[in-house]
Amino acid sequence: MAKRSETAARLDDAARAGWLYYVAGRTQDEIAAAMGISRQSAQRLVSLAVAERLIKVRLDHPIAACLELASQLRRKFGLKHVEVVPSDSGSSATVGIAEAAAAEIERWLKRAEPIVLAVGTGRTLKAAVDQLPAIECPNHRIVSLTGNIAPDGSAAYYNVIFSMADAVKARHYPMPLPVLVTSAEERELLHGQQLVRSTLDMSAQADVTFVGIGELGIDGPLCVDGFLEKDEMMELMRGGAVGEICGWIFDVDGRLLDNPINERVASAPIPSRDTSMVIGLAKGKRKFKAIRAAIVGQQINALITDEETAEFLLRN
Amino acid sequence: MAKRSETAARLDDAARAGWLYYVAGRTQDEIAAAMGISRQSAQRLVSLAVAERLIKVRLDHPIAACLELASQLRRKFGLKHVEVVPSDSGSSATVGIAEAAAAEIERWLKRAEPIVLAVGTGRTLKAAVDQLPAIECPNHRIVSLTGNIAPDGSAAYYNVIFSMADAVKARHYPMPLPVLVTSAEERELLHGQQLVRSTLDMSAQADVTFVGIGELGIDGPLCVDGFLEKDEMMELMRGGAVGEICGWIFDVDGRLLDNPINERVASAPIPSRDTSMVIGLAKGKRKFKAIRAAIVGQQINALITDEETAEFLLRN
DNA sequence: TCGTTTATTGAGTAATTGCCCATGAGCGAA
DNA sequence: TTCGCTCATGGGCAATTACTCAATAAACGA
Repeated sequence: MAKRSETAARLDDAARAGWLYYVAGRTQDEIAAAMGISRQSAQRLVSLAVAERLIKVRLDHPIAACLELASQLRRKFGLKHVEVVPSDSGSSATVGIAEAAAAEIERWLKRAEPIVLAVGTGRTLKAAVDQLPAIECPNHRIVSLTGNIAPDGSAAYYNVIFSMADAVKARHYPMPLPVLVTSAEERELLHGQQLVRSTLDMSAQADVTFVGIGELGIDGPLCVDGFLEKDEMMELMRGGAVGEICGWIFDVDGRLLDNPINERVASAPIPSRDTSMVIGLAKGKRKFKAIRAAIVGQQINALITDEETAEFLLRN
Repeated sequence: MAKRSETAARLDDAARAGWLYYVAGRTQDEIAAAMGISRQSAQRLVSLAVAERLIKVRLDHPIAACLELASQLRRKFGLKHVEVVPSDSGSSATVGIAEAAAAEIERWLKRAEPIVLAVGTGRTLKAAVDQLPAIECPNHRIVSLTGNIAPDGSAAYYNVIFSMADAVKARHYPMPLPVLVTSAEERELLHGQQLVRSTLDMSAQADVTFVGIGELGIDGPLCVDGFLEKDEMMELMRGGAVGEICGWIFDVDGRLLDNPINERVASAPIPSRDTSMVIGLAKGKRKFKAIRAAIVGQQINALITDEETAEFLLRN
């Protein structure tokens, strides 16, 4: 208990230091003097505030080039919504997209009328959810499309609904299932359970859905996270698979494949693109093919990506 | 026309640079390289983005609201220092303030150069002092503004300097006087004593002063602690009194009243607000008027309070 | 209780940033 | 064309910040 309150006190200090630094514009020296600590400690607190994501930065300006790309993408593929953020080749995979997606999630959650918001899985989505500020929206319901049990039986790390529950006060509905089950029959059985059934029904009514788009390959998330073995992956790719959303594997035209793996996917079906806004989050060269396939196959009807990817999609 | 689009293009670049700097976390050198400009130009763009408020920073922590309130109070009343702690309606009167005040006292006592720290009286101040850790600071002097003899002749409970002496190893100077004497003449006599004289002189040189702010009324500290009878209190309030600091009674404009009670107060005068940081500690609905009066009348020039009180002060 | 380990601190130092100023390009007026 | 003005530019430097490392303190386990 003492431990927790100490940590909390430290975060309090970090918040204070971060506020003084970023909002009040003081130097770390001044903060140190004001808080009665050394300059180094002040620096540490400021950087802690950033690391703990207490400090949220957002850019409030439509960059013309990005807007233009977004508009072209929307037209070319008939998408409902497109957001393009500046590319930054050097930085990690999720920078930019995560912030933009968090802002979009926030916009939905701030609506007055009750909505059902569905989330998939993936690193990008996790990063986006980590950017969310604390929001109270008891009217909304948040439902996970994918199971929260990893191959080794633990709770899956990238099951984002739990991270979301930390920040957002709303009713959350996780999916108490593994991501992949052993057979189509087992899936039927599990999906028949009352609790699972009602969660599946709710996900089908989602007003908006946020999903990551995964590429295939031995470096792709399905392999890295241990859902598939290398040889299974190779087999899939020989069968024409190029990407996945919530584990649902599709080919270069975005059609869900009729193969043994997809029969074992226990995730909810992606909500209808006619009634739900299904927003895909993805960027990067390795995902180009998967993103393109998801769009043309209408697995998604909205997209948040970066300039580089947007340009690729427009060229191809 | 060209002018407008040039400006827009510049803002666009600023937005891009600001994005790369704040969101992607790149250095200005890297931004310069990526955008094909000099580092100085990149710096200018980043600072333009800030100046044009394209970059919005926000702190996602409960402390943020408190800091914001503190900053507004400081500005509105020209205070030297304000600290606002989260309100917690459920808890007792001093929770939060006491911890914050203790931290502030500690900061002063940790200074290297010798200081004179003056303390008043009151439950809040007592609670704050009880929060102090053991500190050794032989260079500092701690002086009490108020007498340590209660109406019944015993040592007054809320004379905080003794509690302070338990925790803090420094030279302490209590005030060997009653809080109220029987007449102005007696006060003159007592204040003329060598020992009292030198303590009074020292208090006038205080670098920092911590005082509680008391409200009047038959439930207020002056009555509860037996310094004043109910009818004296009623008389005072009819005369416009709304609050007191160290027994010094002031009206709604924070002016010390010219009445028989104030003539009998044996406390040291509140140290000069020009040369001393005089920090008032108080919160709560019952004290609103007294706190406000103390601030506008410049009886204090710094404040530690809670959110609820801060909001009241900003509204009124 | 003692040794071991881990976390925290401040000093030192390298990296980064903010600011001033000289330079020169662009542009309008004489 | 030339002068004078404005303003963006980049060099240089001082201020500020980030990082490394060794010392110290605290926590932990035997």
